[in-house]
Amino acid sequence: MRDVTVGTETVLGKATLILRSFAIGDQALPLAELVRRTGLHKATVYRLCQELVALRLLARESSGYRLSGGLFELGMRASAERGLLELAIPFLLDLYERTHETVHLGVLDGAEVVYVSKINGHRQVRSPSRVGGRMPLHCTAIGKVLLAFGDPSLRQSVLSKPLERRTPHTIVAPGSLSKAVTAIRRTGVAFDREESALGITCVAAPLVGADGAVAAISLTGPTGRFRPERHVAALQATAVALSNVMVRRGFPGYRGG
Amino acid sequence: MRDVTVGTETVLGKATLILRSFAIGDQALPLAELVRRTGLHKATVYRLCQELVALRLLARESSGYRLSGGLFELGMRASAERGLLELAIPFLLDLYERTHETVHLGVLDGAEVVYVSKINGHRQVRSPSRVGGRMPLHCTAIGKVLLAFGDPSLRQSVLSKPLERRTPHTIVAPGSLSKAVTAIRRTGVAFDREESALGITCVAAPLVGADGAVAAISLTGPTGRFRPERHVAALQATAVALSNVMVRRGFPGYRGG
DNA sequence: GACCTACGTCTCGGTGAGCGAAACGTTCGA
DNA sequence: TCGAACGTTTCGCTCACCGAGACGTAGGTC
Repeated sequence: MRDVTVGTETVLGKATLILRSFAIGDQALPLAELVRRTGLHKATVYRLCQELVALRLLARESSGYRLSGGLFELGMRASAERGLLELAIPFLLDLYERTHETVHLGVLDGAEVVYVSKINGHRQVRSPSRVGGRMPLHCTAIGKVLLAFGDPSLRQSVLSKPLERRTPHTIVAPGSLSKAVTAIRRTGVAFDREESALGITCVAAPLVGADGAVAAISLTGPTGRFRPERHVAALQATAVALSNVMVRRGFPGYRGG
Repeated sequence: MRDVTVGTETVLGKATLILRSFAIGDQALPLAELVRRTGLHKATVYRLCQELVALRLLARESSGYRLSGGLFELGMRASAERGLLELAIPFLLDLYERTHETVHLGVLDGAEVVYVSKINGHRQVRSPSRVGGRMPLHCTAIGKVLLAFGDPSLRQSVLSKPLERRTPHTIVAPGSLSKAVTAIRRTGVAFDREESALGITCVAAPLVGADGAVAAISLTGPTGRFRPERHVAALQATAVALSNVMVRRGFPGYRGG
């Protein structure tokens, strides 16, 4: 399902390839499926899976293998994400209580958004975002904020490649996007009006740590009911308060990778 | 800092050993520290770290290595934890809004609690729990619930070993714990009155999935102000509602490992 | 300045862990 | 009854991995 270009010739490379071949919604995958996705030899995948199970990185199920709790534990020790998350949670809760809309916290990694937290109530908004998941920069509110307040070289590299059209509303003209980004830099707020998924509207504001823009928070709702303009004040207030704490604590700043 | 007994003779074993040698609060660890913690040869750790960086499982910092965002992404795909988490979040939020106290969601893994979620406001409760972290069963509210509603063999094995004393209030007499567990089974609620950490009080209730008790939720607060008895009703109501949803969705059930 | 220690990096020859072709038993559905 | 797909196991070859050791540097002590 994914092709990794680095080091498939080493054991470690093969093992990570297997682990990463699990998509975000997957439950248990049978051996043959892993063979298909990774392109590795059947015996190799079999042997490695055995070992990964012994190491508690995979778990055996009747229908195949799944990523195990050991990986969850390990992942939650990644310091950059965890530090930001622990700092942010009380603020995200504030925002949720004031609005009762879905709250996201996202960071930049490479040229994509990675969602670090998602807080939502019972009202189901069928948004494609998931914690630990990725989305493009140009069609999400958080992404556009990161684009606007991030490194200029990033802006250039994103604008130089063709932009993927996700919905009829996705901004794919580099000129329009560039203009939008400039406006976002001025206003400090970005919108996503069904640009990443139909029926979904978002607003986002930047979080500025001790060393520049590092992350963003957003509110998400269904296009009909959800009025993003109404929540701009609360969103920005939260973003500013959280940014202050980040700076005060000398937050090291989120660095992708 | 930790000794893993499996497969240190394979590359994969060594790599996981390195990754797991990061404790939960660690930022960046220098090479020498990793050598010390793992007991591996300097050149080996060096080589493996190089490769782990290339695979985006570690990140290079001026002061050493840290667990990278790639691990966070991977960890969030662990299906059992993620499935439970996504289902539970709206309910945990309800509970937080009603009480404004710290909410935990924990599951059983081996003979310990693993925290899957922690929701807290600005009021800092200096509790030792962290998402992805572990605590013993016998001295935490969630742990005692899991003990009470979990497999009888687990109960026996925990009671047969000497119980670690964490505070003067920790129940270390097997007889007393056994009695407490019986009471918990009857009442459906467990308390932790400064048994795991001084100044910390908790209440917990079980989550029962399609195939038996699989998890527990709890409320935590500072001993002085926090009155656990006042929140029992809200806690249990939330637990029941969430359990119902778990059963209705045929929640596969959390299985450790 | 001279000495020492600790650290990160790199080299190199020996060897055993890992490789993949192939065979095997089983369970499906055709 | 046949065939296809799957999980499992064997086996001999070979190359990726190992660890002793050397090297340059930084920092601390006398």
